[in-house]
Amino acid sequence: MENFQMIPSLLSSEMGHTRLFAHFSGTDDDHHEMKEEEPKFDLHMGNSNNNFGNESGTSFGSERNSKKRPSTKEGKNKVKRHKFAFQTRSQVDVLDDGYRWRKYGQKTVKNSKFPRSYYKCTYQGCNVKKQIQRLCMDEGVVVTTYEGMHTHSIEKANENFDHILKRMQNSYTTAL
DNA sequence: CGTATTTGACCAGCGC
DNA sequence: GCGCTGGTCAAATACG
Repeated sequence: MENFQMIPSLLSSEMGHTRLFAHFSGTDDDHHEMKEEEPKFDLHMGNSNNNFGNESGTSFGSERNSKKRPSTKEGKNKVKRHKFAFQTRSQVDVLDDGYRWRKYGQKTVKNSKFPRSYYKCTYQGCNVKKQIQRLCMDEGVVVTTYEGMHTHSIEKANENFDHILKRMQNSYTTAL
């Protein structure tokens, strides 16, 4: 688990169907370990015209840096990454945000009956990662966690996500 | 045939 | 220090 700290300021950012609930900002030194429960707001406005499935409640979640694997040999730089998580009510696990993702792993997590999937952006030089997991208590909700910023632009724009992504970028820049 | 996914192994961090 | 848990790698496989 990580520490989730939600920033209320983002709670009001809503775009037509999707909403950001909270944004986690963490620094890498991780001093804040206030991890409560993740913001599980569900507001599903029950639309059905989203690109993703049909729902749309999204909530924002966390950000934190993770000390990466020093690899086997160069272990010195603890990369502080920004994580941005949000929950979405959707039937589909992988939301099409306009980027191309390559799945590189899947793990079962202890608290969830559903596995978590790990994706990486396939654009060369772009190390953005994201992980997707479904809430065990509410299998209609998927939690998507983005890590890092894209170094390129979106290939195929997604109306809904474009807004979310912008929000994320703003948070990143303001956080830095 | 090239690229994406699957899946177990591997590794690092943390708690006990 | 050991074992559990989560994150990544990589080989094999699936898919177009």
